[in-house]
Amino acid sequence: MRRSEQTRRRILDAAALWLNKKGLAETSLQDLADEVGLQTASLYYHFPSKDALIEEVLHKGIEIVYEDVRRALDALEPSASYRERVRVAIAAHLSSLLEHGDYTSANIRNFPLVPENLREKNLSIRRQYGDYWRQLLQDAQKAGEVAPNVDLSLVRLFLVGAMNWSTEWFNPRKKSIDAIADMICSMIFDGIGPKEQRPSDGGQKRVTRR
Amino acid sequence: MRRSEQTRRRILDAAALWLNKKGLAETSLQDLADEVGLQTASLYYHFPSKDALIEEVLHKGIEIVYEDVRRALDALEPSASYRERVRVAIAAHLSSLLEHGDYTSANIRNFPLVPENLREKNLSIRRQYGDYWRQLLQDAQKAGEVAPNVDLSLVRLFLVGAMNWSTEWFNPRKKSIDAIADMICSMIFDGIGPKEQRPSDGGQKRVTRR
DNA sequence: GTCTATAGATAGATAGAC
DNA sequence: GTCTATCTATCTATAGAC
Repeated sequence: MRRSEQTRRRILDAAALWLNKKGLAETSLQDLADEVGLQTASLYYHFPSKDALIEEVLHKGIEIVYEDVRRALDALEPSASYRERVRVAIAAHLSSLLEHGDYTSANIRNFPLVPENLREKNLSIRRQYGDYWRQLLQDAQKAGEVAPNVDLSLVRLFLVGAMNWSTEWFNPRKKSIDAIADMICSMIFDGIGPKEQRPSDGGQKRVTRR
Repeated sequence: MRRSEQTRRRILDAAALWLNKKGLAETSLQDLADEVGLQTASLYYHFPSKDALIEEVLHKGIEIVYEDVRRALDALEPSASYRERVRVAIAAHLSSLLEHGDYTSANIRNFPLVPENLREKNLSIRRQYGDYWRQLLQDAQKAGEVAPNVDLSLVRLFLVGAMNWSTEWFNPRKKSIDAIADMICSMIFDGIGPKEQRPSDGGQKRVTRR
């Protein structure tokens, strides 16, 4: 990687950091230049405008979470149940959002109120990622692992929304991401209502069979 | 209400509108003055600073949703099941967020990235509202309507987070808030997994008994 | 209560030297 | 590639007339 490329990357990293911490509103080019150790004018050698810089950060944000989730599912054995697939997808999405750098959370946290011109360029990859989840849930339903009367569209919006909101409350000292993913998966598939359980099933631990 | 009070209120309304639509970042006092039909300097007769104005909008945002939810639950018969209470609370929260003016959604959408000084003043009432949900779920569990091994803290964060994210996808032409609340409630209590159903229970429609 | 006028700070962006 | 210097626009806020 050439030096120029490295500097460019450091600027993007600084932008992701600041977007995630302070938000687009309170992130000036001055802040980014200070973070990288440059003058603001020097940023314009690497990017034509602030918008172009931010656009790239936002794009990488979804790209990264999409790739993380896809990679995690691709690594599963073909025999894996859909419930297990959903659990792994939840864990990968949460991990990408909460543990793997600032790009993903920078996107999720800023997108809702980002100006129109920046939002547009991001919509395409967002739709692709949404379709990926839609397909996963559809396959699960076809396989009989999701009840046939369930509205998958609402489940997807509800589930992804709840995960995206986790940036607001996640505390790594309280619960691990894997533990959270397990519990969310149980909640989504089994519900929180009282069970008329078979005595053989303790209910406490996640069940990976089937 | 005096004329001064009315103008003050119109400024707050304009601020809630703009915060919800454009976000704090892109809301200038010029925008608010234009919306109300004043000069920017005139706003300072009603508020000491922009921060003070925004703070008041943010406070009302949580105050309103809190009151809406509490009022809805208070209106239920004492014999109402906790499942029914949760369903009503979900519907009230969503309705307050998506239908009843801009204050609530202005808060939810801006709070995550709002500057520190504005965030602080909002935390107290937010905690109160969080405690209200915590109590509701605890009571439901004590009454046996939520399985004893369920982590209520995660359920609350997950559920409230998912609802708060609904501002990003809600479309009143596609589904009513009551319908969404019903489905969310079923999803949370019963899960989306396949049921070994008793033949007497169709499963499609919400069940209010118990 | 609302206005005009303006201060003072900071934003994104450009020009040109090195 | 990065710098210094600077332009123009816009922001919050204040002063003082009406």
